[in-house]
Amino acid sequence: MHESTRDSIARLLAPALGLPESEVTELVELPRERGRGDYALPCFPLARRLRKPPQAIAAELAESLAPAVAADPLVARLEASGPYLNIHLDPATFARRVLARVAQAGERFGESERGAGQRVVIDFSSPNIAKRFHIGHLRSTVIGAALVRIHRALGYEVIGVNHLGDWGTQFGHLISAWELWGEPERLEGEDPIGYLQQLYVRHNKAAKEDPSYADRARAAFRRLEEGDPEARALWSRMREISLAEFDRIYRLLGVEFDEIAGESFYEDKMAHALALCEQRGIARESEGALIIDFAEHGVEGLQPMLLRRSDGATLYATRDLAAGIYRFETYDPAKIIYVIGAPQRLHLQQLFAALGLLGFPAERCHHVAFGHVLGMSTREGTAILLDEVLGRAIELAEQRIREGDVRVPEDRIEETARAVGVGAVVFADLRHRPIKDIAFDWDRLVRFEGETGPYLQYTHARLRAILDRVAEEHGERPGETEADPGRLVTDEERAVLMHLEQYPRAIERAARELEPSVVSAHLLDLAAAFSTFYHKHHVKNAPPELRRARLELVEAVRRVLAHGLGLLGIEALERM
RNA sequence: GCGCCCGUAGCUCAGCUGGAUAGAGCAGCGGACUUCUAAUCCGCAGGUCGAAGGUUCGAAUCCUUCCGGGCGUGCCA
Repeated sequence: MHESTRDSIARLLAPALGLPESEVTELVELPRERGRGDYALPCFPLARRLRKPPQAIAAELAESLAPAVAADPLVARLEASGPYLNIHLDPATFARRVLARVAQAGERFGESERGAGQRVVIDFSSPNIAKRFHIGHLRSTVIGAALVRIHRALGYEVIGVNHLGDWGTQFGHLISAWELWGEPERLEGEDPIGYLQQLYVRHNKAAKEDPSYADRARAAFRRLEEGDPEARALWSRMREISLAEFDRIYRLLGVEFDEIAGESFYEDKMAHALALCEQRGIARESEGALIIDFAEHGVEGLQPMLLRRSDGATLYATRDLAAGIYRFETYDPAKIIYVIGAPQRLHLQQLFAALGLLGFPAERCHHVAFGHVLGMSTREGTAILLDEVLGRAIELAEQRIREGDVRVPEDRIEETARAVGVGAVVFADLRHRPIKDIAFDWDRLVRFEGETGPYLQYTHARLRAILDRVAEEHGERPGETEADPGRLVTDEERAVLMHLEQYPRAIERAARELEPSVVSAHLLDLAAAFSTFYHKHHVKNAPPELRRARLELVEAVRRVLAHGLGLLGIEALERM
């Protein structure tokens, strides 16, 4: 097993510093600027501990370690540059080690077992029944799905949960609306969800003008909660219709769940939750409703959480609390991750605080908050449907494929266009940190140039093309020749190798920070480094020894790109 | 009012637990396809990192205040 470059460097430096290797590993960094070395050790943090100026530490290290360096195959030379110790690697040894590690890991380079034995529950997507899937839902869906895959890659046992919005007063509105205006035949028509949504909007609007509609809605929801057969049947029907529609979109996005446990799933678990609150004495009556007043229990700065309305009906918060308790009791997870919009931050803080008061390890709960998509509202009917966006992207992708040299066989154009269109939309979301609000922008979502999903897919297709051409002309395939990666010593090759080596760290950081964008950014850097290499150097026409070495490099990049795209939920294409 | 989030190039964003001269993409300008896919690459231009203080050997990064924008704030989800 080859250790990482960082560990090798730490092993070399640690004795001279009198520090444990693990600590030194954390101090070693990548210099911002090339030409200053491959790695660097800033000596500032050591200055106080060693009671010497950082410049002196750097200089002394460079000198005292000279004999060790001379014997070290990987580190070629140390150079003190002011307060920094710059570490220059032997390019050939470095290249051999990196490619050996990738080859050894096979298709799974970047994965590890560091999460083995730990469970993670990820609550994501969670659309509302009877409402169409709009681009606002895309965020939770793709971020959550990526976090599921990233954690699995690190060995965690992940339970991806779709916490469907299939319960609550909104169904009171729907049931009441159906009873007043429902036209059964329209549920068989083209767009049944759209129709249900219209009914909801109409009833909601009516309720704003005339309180009697609001009363009807509340009463209808009460009936639903009490198990009224007609209300139940109607609810069940709406739920099925919606799920069928959502499934279509999930298939297109390649998203799967381990558990579809919507809010209704916790219907019979709310009593347990409320009983637990009572038992612990954290809930009390207030103005006829049941609340948790956090201030009374030593939690400052949080508004009270409402658990039961004065009319006895339960609330979203009640179901979320029941869900949280259920998850802790059922799974004993190391993390529970909620991928939910930033506007719900307060609600989740209340939820986490309540779980903490109940004695659960609330610090394991994390809210991955994303900004909302500006200028959209289901109620106002200004929402842009995910279907429209994906449809448009796929259409444009097909146009683009058919332009110029068509490299995709006719019978694969459709699925390629789908992969490119979806890749563009998915990556547009995953390439940024999610917290910022985003203004909806057609242009940006369906772009194929620059830092986009299709750019990564295109790079992958080019890598594949190189492998194919070399196989055709020379009969050589990666892993099947006597190749010496030690020949990969140009700046461009070294840059690619550096990015390859960093890939496992990117996955770890993405999991630690709950940021799929770390993986996205890394893939963009790798693809850019490779593209630069690609334009400057040749693989197929290089001298045989070099060609075989480069073939291994190409395959390594291809694997990492394919693997990373897989984590993000984007298909790696053979041709485009 | 109070709380939370955001503010980096014309636009969209990176910048890891503070570390060397703040980086990409898009848009603009100029180049590179008889050679492995030009959905690419190379170059130029573009920034008082919202403002002011503070901590530090060192601040886009940490603290305080202010400004601007967004969201939330007891019977919606």
